[in-house]
Amino acid sequence: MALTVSIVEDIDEIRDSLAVLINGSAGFECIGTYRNATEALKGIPLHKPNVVLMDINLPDMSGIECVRKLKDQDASLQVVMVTMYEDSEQVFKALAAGASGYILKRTPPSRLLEAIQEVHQGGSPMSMQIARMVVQSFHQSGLSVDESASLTRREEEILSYLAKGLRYKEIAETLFISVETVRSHLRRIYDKLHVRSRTEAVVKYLRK
Amino acid sequence: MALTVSIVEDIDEIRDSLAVLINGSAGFECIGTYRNATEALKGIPLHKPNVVLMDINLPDMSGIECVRKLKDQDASLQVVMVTMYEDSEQVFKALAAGASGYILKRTPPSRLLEAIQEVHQGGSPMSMQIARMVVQSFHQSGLSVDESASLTRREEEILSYLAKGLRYKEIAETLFISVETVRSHLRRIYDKLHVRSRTEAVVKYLRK
DNA sequence: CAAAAATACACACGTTTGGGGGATTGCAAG
DNA sequence: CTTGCAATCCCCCAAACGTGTGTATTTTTG
Repeated sequence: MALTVSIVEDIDEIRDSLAVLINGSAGFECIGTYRNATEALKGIPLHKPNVVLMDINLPDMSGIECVRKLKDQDASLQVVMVTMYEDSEQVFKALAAGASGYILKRTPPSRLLEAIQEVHQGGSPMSMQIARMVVQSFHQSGLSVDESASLTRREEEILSYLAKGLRYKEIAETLFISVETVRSHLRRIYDKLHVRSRTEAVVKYLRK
Repeated sequence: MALTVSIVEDIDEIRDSLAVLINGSAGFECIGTYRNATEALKGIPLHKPNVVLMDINLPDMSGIECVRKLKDQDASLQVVMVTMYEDSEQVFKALAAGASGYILKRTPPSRLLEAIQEVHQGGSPMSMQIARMVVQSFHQSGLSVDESASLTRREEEILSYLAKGLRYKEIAETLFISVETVRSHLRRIYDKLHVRSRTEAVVKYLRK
C-alpha cells in the first residue's frame, strides 16, 4: 500500500508539480489537492491521508490556522509545512499548531520524498537551520543556575505539582506524605527562590 | 584545516574507538579526550575544539552540567551529546544546557561523522525520534484559542497582575478598585478558564 | 432602544496558605 | 564520630483565598 499524501497549496504550478512528483514516485500516492484552507478542511478529514503538505500563505486563512483546525479534529494527522522562507516566528507557530515537519519549497525532490516518509515514520523533518532554531529555543543561558540548581530532587518534585495547581493536601496524597511535610518543603523552596507565594514560585519554575 | 573534535567519555573502549574513528577519517581530527567532566572543563577551553562529543553519565558530574559550564565560558562552543538512551527529560535538559545535537552511541560511524559536520555547519543533528519529541514539545493543543479570547480587557489586566503574584489587596490598590471587585472579576476569570485556583489560572495564562 | 455584557461593590463562610515555632530519622562528608 | 543536610512530621495562627448570593452602574451591542 502506497503512502497517501494530500497537498494544500494555492499556486497552481507548485501544487501540480508536487502532485506529479508524488504520483510519479514509487510508494507514494497523492490522493487530494486543495487550493485553499476551506477546501482542505472539508476534504482531508474524509480522505485521511497519511501525510499533508501544507503551504502557509493561503488565500482564505493562514496555513497555520488550517493545521490547528485539522489537528483539532484528528490529532494523529501528520502535517509538513512547505514554505518559501525560514521565518522563525512562523516556524514556532506552525509547530505549536501541530505541524510535525517544516521544509522549504526549494528542497530537492528526493529530500522532499524522504521528508514525507520520515514524518510518517514518526520523525520531524526540517532543515539544519530550522533544527538549530528549534533547539536553541530551549537554550536558557545561566538564569536558573543558582536558583533551581539549589533545589533538591524532592523539592523540585513538589514544586512541579504546585505548578499544576494541586493543593497541599493533594500533593501530600499523591506523594504519600503528610501535608506538614509538603509545607516544610514549600517553606524551604520559597526561601531558596526568594518568593513569598505559590504563584511567584510557579512563575519562576515555569521560566526555568 | 581539519575539523577539530574533543571527546568526553568515561568508558575507555568507547572513548578510544571514537577517537580512532575521528582520527581515521579525512577532514577530522581528535585533539582531546577526557574521562571526566573536571578534566574536560580544564582542557576544552584551552584547545577550543570545533565540536565536543559529550557523554551524559560521567563519574564526577553530569555531562549536562558540564555542558552548562562550558557554554557559560564560551557560548560559541558546539556540543553534541552522545548517549545510550533517548530519555526525554535528559534530552530537554541537555538542550537547555546548550547542547546543539543529541545522538545515540549506537549511531553508525558514518552518521556520527555527518553529525559532527552538521553541528559545525550550524545544524542540530538528532535522531528522528528526538526531533519529534522536541517538535511535539511545542505543540499546545488548542487551549488559548477560545479561552483567553473570551476574557475582557479588565479581566486580562487583573489576570496579569495575578500572574505577578500580587495579592487581591495589592491588585485592588494598583487599579484603584475595591478588593471585592477584584474578587468578582477573578470569579468570572476562573469560570471562563475552567480553573479553581489562582495557580491554575496563572499557568494557563503563561501558556498563551 | 432594550437586552446583554462588563464593571464595580458588599457580606458571609469555610478552606487554604504562609510564617513562626519545633522534632526525628538516615545518610554522607568531613 | 559529629556535623550537615535531606526528608519527614507536628502545632498554632493570622492572612489570603474561593465561593455563594446579591445589587448597582456603565458600556456594548443586537
